[in-house]
Amino acid sequence: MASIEADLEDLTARARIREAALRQFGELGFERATIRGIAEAARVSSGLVRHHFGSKEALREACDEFLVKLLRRVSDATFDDPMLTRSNPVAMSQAVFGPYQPYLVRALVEGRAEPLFDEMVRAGEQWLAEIDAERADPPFADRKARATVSTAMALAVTVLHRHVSRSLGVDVASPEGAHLLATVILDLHSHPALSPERAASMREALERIRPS
Amino acid sequence: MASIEADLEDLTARARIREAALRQFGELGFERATIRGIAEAARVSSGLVRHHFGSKEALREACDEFLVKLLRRVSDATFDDPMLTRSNPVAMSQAVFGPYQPYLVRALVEGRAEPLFDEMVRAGEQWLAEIDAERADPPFADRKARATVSTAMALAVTVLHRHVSRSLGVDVASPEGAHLLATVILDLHSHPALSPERAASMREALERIRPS
DNA sequence: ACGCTGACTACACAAGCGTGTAGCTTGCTT
DNA sequence: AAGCAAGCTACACGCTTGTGTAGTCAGCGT
Repeated sequence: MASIEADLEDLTARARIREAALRQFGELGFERATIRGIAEAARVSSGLVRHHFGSKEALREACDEFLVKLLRRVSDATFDDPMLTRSNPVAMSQAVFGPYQPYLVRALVEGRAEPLFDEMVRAGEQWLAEIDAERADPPFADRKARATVSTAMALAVTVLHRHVSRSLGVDVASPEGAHLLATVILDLHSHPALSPERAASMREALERIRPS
Repeated sequence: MASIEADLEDLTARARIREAALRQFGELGFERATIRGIAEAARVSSGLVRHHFGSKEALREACDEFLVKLLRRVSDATFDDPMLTRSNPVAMSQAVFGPYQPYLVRALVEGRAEPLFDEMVRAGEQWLAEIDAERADPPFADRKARATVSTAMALAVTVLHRHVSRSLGVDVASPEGAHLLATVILDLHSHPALSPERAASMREALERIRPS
């Protein structure tokens, strides 16, 4: 996977602006980032930003679109290569998100980047299909609903990385943090928090107060 | 639990400003919200906002502080009353967050509201302690680390509520959505995604590439 | 050689922002 | 009765912002 951040120098001005915007939007947020600041980071005039992208909002849309395309390509590539996903999924997802992680986190929290989330749900459905095959009792909710919640949970650590890193005492972006995180997730995913009996009784209580 | 949003009318001006700020910061975000807008919503002059809170940033800090105190009180109250937590934890957490949910989500994502997150971790540790008692094999990560990640995952649906609601096809804030969500979470928490053998082999692979 | 198109810059503008200041009212203290 | 602190308002300042306009320059097809 070629480092995309490497030498911004030989990119076209348009690409440099987009990269700068991705970084500034990610670090500062959309409102605190300024066109002048982005232009400066890309070493162009502020007018050129407008010339290429029209407006600040359109620039963000171009960033979204670029990332969705990029991530679709990356996910297609990694889907064929199961070796990668085996080793350390946590570290891998960080590698995939790459330098755009702050931007993506903001986009996701604001409800944007729908294709990214939806694609993760789809991948989750396939993952669940395998598990369901060896499952005795029938699930109580359809597969897509379970994949949706699983996806949100999978993104939780990335979205709340500041709190998680602070509480863990180690940056989850560091190798040590990624390792610890993977260990924890492995443990959580292999040990149900609820026994079948407990779950049954709670489900019963839940049905008793069912709305609809 | 008395509805706090009910009649803003008879609150002091200072409290009205704080409530308005909480809502505007939550709906629009800190930067897009304006002192003038908050003042208008609180039906006071913009100068009074400054008079009471000093600056926009100080106003936010006052909001944070207020919420942390409020939630500590609420959590203490619900801790004694196990009946509530039994019924529908999802609906309950929404009730606890109350009208401040958008504000809290933003605060959490930005890494603020540390006391709130930390308290949830502590509650998670107690929860895990009970589970660990009836657990055969020893956990591979300490309890706090597992509680931290669990907390993040528990917050995931709230933080990413837009995507979750969209993907689920029903608003998670609605009674139907909360019911569906509770069902899904119950299912996920009572059915491990990884078999013990699978987990063991993955842990082995993980140790083989251990950093440090 | 001409001209045109697109990359690119410099500069100006209007609006909205947070903040500062001066002053008015109200109610309690002495 | 006087005074004074506190709640509250009106208004203006200066800055930054996104955007608009005019113009320069290089490359290229004809």
